[in-house]
Amino acid sequence: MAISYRPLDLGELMTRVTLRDVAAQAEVSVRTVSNVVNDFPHVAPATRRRVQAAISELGYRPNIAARQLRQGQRLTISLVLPEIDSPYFAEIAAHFVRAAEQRDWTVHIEQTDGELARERAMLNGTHGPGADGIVFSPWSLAANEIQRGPSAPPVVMLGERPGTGLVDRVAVDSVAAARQATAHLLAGGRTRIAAIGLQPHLSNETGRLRTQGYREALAAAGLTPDPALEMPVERLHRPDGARAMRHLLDRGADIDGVFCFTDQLALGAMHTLAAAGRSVPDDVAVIGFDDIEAGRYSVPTLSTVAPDKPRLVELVLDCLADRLADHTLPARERCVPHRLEIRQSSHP
Amino acid sequence: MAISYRPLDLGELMTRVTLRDVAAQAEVSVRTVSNVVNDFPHVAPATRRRVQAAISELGYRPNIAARQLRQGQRLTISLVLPEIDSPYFAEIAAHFVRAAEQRDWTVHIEQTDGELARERAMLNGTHGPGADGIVFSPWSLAANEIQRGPSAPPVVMLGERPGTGLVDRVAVDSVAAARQATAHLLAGGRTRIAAIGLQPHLSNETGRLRTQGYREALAAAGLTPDPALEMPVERLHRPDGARAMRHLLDRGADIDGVFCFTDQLALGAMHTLAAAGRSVPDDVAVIGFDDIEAGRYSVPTLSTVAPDKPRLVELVLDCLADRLADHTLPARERCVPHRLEIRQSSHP
DNA sequence: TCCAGATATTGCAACGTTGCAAAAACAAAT
DNA sequence: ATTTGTTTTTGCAACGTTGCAATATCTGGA
Repeated sequence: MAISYRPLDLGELMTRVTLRDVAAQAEVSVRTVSNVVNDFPHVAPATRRRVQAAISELGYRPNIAARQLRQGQRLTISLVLPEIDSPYFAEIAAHFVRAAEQRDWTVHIEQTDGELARERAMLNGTHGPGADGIVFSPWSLAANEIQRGPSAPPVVMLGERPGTGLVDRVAVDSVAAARQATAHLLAGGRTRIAAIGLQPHLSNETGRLRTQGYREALAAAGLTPDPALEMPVERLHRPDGARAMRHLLDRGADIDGVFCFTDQLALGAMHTLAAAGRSVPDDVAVIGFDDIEAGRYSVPTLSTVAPDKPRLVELVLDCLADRLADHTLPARERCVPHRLEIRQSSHP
Repeated sequence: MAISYRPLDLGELMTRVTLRDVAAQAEVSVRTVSNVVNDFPHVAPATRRRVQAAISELGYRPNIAARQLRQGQRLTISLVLPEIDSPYFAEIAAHFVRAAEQRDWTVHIEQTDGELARERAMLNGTHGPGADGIVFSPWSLAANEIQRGPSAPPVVMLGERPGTGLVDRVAVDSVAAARQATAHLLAGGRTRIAAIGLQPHLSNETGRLRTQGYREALAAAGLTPDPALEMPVERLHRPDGARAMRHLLDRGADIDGVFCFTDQLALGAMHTLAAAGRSVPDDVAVIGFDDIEAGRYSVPTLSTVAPDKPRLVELVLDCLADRLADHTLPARERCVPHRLEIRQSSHP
């Protein structure tokens, strides 16, 4: 549903009152008004008062673009995420904003809701305010769609998107991490281990890579992966995890462990297990992925694969800084370290 | 700890390659390069190729400030939050970005970590990229500190900050909401009800108002508020709620209900209760505030006061739009509707 | 009164881009 | 060869601001 707003005519609204107008009103030069606005010391008190009065009366606000143009560009980075309110992305965004502030960069956050059209628009910087660099966490965008005009801003991809070789990329090693998580459940004596989180409808690689790691671990333990225990989901939120687990239980699947591809899925799955009277970890061991804060305070606390988020963000910003400094660099792929965080939900 | 980064000299980095440089390299006019960059249709294929080659070779990127200056300002709003990764703020930010996109406004997100100095800097727009408007969720800033220069951008305050009358403000009615939440626990037969979440060290009013509502409800039921059951906290996160509840239990407080000033505190408190073997809601009923998504999937699910977040964001943006259109408007205070969301944790 | 030395104010130019409208080059038709 | 119409390219000006350097005004001391 398109909502129409009272049109805010920027041409009239932002541009109308300029230093020139204020100067005319206060009967001083443009330069003097600028001096007042910028708290330049050598302005006579009476003049300053007169100018301030004119500013208030006319409602003058400095034009940011003009100021920036004059003073020299300030570096602006767009952080493009599927959704900010997903805890994992919220935590990434928090680290990102903090790290960017350290470097005196401005961050501008966009949300795509995972929609293909909006992701495509963001990638070329055609939509939005324009940025000097883009950090992009794609969802629907396929690898082969990445093609960019010659004057498009540099992009760093966040997350799994293998084999492109066209843009810089920073991600955890999902296959290895999934293998370790599954191996951990196996080490605890679990043998009927489900996997929740494949998204077959998306071109996103994450689900496929984690499934691969999961299968490798089973195979390494001499078990044959059972396709009936690999549960696809629509999105990666709690409701999807809850639903997937409900399907498993309704179907009478005989499981004693679950590897969920995100903590949110895991928390949803645990919710269903609790409602069904299954004990975690006694009846079913659960492990997730992302190490979101909620997992540290759930009942029981959630075991998880914990990527080093501050490091991830630093790698991304370094990557972008390098590329801004030298646009001829070849595309690089960098790997973020992770570790298993074993808590109650998978306690052996 | 101050980290020093390889200096990214913007003067050299962003400003150096301009249309003029590309034009010289490609042996065409500046205007033709601009035509290529903007996909203007009437450019001969050979010329276009030549210009694109020059762009790639020199690494040209358009100067955003200059473009904006020429084309007319695009409205930019700073959203200043204590922390983005707190679920409540993350959800607010998500609604905010979505609503701003609808209006074709650009959003900058800033994080203060609740630090007084940074809040003060943001308020006057002295730090940061400069914005046409600021939406501000203060934490440490006292009401009497709000004083602004004549050309500072308009501000809308988010959350409790009563009696200032200097800037626009949008908030829920905390006193009424707290009263209703407490009354709900009372209606379930609870009589020894604790309150967790007062922050006596902050000038933030929220805690005081919710405490007031809590006490009013007790008084209305003929009960005398017991100061020993009002637990102060440092921050509003899960660990703080967990700690406060542990203090209560260690002290042997005989409680059968808790009103937590945020859902995060409530989830922490429920964690402690579970660890202590107290059943929620049978032994202790719990109700929170904010309606974060985690509360809908906790075990047990969390009752809460649910502010209408989409409405909150719309009110804020409307407020800002009105003020941008007419700077002489008096400061307004607007109230966001809320409702009780009763789930398992307080089931009667 | 006049001159130095400070303080206060100003005009000009430029930041990099694009709208406008004119000019140049080209192709097709007479 | 000339006209007509179309495609391609260009020069000029302006967006609103501030750095620079110059000028105007004021203050107090000789």
